[in-house]
Amino acid sequence: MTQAGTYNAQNVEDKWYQYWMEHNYFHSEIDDREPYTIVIPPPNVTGILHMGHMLNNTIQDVLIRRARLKGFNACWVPGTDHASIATEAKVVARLKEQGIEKADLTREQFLKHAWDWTEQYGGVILDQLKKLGASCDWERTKFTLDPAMSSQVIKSFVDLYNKGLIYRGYRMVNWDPEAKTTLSDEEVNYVEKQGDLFYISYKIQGSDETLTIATTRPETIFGDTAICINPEDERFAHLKGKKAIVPICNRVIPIVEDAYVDIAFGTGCLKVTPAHDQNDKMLGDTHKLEVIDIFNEDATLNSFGLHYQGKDRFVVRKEVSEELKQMGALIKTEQHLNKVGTSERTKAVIEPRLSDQWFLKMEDLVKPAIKAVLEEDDVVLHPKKFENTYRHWMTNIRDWNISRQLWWGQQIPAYFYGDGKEDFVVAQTLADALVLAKEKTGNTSLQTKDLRQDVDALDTWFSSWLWPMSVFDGLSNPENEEFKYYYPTNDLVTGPDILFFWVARMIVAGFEYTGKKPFKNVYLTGLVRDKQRRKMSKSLGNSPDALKLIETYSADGVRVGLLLSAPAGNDLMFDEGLCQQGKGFSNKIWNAFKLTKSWEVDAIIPQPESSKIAIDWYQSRLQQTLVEIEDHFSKYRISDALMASYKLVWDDFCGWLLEIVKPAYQAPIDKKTYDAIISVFEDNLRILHPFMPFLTEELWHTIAERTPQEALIVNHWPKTTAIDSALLVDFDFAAEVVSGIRTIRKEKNIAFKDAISLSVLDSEKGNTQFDVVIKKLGNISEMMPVSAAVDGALTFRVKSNEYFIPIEGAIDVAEEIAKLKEELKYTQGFLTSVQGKLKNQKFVSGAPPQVVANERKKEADAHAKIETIEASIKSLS
RNA sequence: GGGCGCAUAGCUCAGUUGGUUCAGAGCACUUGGUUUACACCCAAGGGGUCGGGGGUUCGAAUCCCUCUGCGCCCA
Repeated sequence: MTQAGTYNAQNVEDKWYQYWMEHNYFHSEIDDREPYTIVIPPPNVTGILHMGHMLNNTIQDVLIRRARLKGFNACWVPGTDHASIATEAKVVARLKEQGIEKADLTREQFLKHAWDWTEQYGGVILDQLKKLGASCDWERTKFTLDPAMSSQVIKSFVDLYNKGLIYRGYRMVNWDPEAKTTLSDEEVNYVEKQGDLFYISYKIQGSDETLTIATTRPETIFGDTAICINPEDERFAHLKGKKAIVPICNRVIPIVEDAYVDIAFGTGCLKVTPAHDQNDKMLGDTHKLEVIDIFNEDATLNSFGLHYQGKDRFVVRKEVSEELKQMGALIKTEQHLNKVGTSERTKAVIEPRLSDQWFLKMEDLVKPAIKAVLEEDDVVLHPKKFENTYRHWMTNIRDWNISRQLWWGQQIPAYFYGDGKEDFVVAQTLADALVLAKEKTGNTSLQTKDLRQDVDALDTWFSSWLWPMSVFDGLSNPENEEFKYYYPTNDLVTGPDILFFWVARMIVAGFEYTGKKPFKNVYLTGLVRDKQRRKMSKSLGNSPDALKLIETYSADGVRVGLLLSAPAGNDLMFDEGLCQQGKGFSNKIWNAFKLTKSWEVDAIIPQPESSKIAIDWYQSRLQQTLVEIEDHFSKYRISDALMASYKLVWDDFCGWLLEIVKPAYQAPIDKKTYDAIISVFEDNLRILHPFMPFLTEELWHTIAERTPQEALIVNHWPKTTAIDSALLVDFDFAAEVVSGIRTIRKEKNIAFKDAISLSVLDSEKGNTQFDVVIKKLGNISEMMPVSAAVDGALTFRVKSNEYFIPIEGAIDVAEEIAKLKEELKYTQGFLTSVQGKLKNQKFVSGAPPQVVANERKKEADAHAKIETIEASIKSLS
């Protein structure tokens, strides 16, 4: 239901988005203007819009729209990524519902299903962004698996391989047994879990003696290849050089010594399973231990698990501990809290696993990226505090495992021609590979069918780290005009949770391939949390439906709501009330417009003095706010920029200016004032447009008939003019007087419609040009200067000026005196503290002259005020 | 366990190199208001020993130390 006086956003928003699209304002082509470019952090192609996206993309849209208004050639490139693990997991799950196992499909068949899925759900999120008002250049939409994008990924793999930066290594990796793939360290979450610490005794070979180890993973005893003790540990000195026997499998293993063992933890004896623990692997390497892998890829035990073969690791943990107990080898168990690595995607417990993987050497690659951010400010992180985090990661960088045991993604362009570890070549295409393979082997009879491409795919980040370049075809064709024009991009807006995954790597790739940064500024937003500070998540169900919010509060309202609560780099405690506030703001502006439209304009009547001075003041106020806004934007303090605009329009424009120029009921307004109001209203809309694009465009076209070229979206930012700061100061003084009058009216229950007279004891001798404004807003019948206190009147003071409002009937003298005495006491106290400072020789000589002068001014002002108050008290007594 | 960061009004946060405007903003709260743009409004108001303690200084929310409580990253 639309009520009079309420702004109805729904139709308006759809209408203008369509209008913008029709006139192609979002599209950017090379021209002679300076470019301003943003590439979107590509969301998961099958994802849906959540609060994080809304915040993120609202900020990007604000930046892009402002750049457009400021005359830049603004280009915002949208797109999605293929999110290999998440998407493949979804596809596998759907196939399972249909009774199809991934293992029963060929790669091609599986990929067909994945593409079907992508086509069905893909891009939904981009349509949702349109609802939010995102002014992306949709003609440039990219997907990380587009052929042109993929070929750049493959090209860079080949290139880095040829530079000797990519290598194949047998390493311990984080294995997700559910997804059956490797995860990077960053994709592993450590969660605290209550587990057991098992104390197990091992026999010493050739004696009746035993030793006891403590372990959280008894099922891994099948992979034990040593017992390790600390060489300093007196308790076990006699065991040096002896051998132990692993229970159940009865393997004889050496007892080795290493300072790594913590004497205080458990029993001081450590069982070593090099195939299944990172630290044990290290011990294994040092002591040249045998490596026994006891797991299948789904974390069931293999034949080394003997009678447990084929059973899951957690089942085996239970059963082995039971068997050990039966045979008397389990001494005891203790409760033990430890951190367990789990998969970010599948939540499965990570199994450390040794396997062949592809790695990218990072040590040299990161050097320019470290320099650019930490030494040269070539790339600037906002807020700055993230530099420490960045430094820590970049200086402790490890090689990047870029292979994933998945099909959904770019297949690794390594082609094997034999069974040896080094029997492969790396090439862009199969044909190229054949040539290389012939060269490498000297076997000219090799054919393409003799080559087997590596079955694994590349990490999704290995696509998206090229994003700012690849969207402009910068790797395939580095000399193309668009790449040269739009790259490096200007700003990147993303969450701090992917500072390493993505941002840092893009900087690395940028320098490696272009010698230039990929973007100038990185604005890291906070994470969106609920009021209880919990992260928004599907499982908690605490994430509001984004589209529903837009429906309820309008896109403008949601944008404002999100931004109001999003100071740079701080997490955002989301509360629907904020959207309500945003919607309320839309309504306020809408009504301000309605008011101006309701006025009848009279070209003959002269402009009232109060209107003239108020408009002059507002123009200065607006200019002052522009400076503030500029400063906030330069520091990426978007919420502060919005708040400054909000206060300008709500308080200064609606609260003061409109009230001052408002004609009497049903009286016309003079043309001069009307035109000026419309003109400043237009400036308001220009300032607000980036935050509230729909409402502002609607009003812009309601104010006047505009051609498509004159649309607000492609209009210009307000022009800068001089600020009359004296006017601003004088106005503030007048506003205080008005406020004083209102207070008295409220305290004494004097209705506004009853005009009152005001006498002024003017000690300030300030400018009186705003007296007309005071008269109008205070409903003052006459304003009279007096040279002495007025008896029998209500009073208030602004600085050292005193104001008197005579009223009918008796005033409560005692109450007035009490009030004055209160004020006097405060002022005297203030004076004492100021004089205290001034009496202090060290202060007078030590502090800057400016500060001392200020204190002297405070002293003088206080003296003047005290005199005024004392005079009043005297006149009342 | 190591590193980084935070603690200011009921809530979310500003507070630039210690010194005008230093104790602020928005929301929330209290009180009053049908002055026809807006009750999604207007006006007035209350509210903080700037986490505790110590120090440097003429002067500390701001610098140093320490304690407490939180957050993030890494192992």
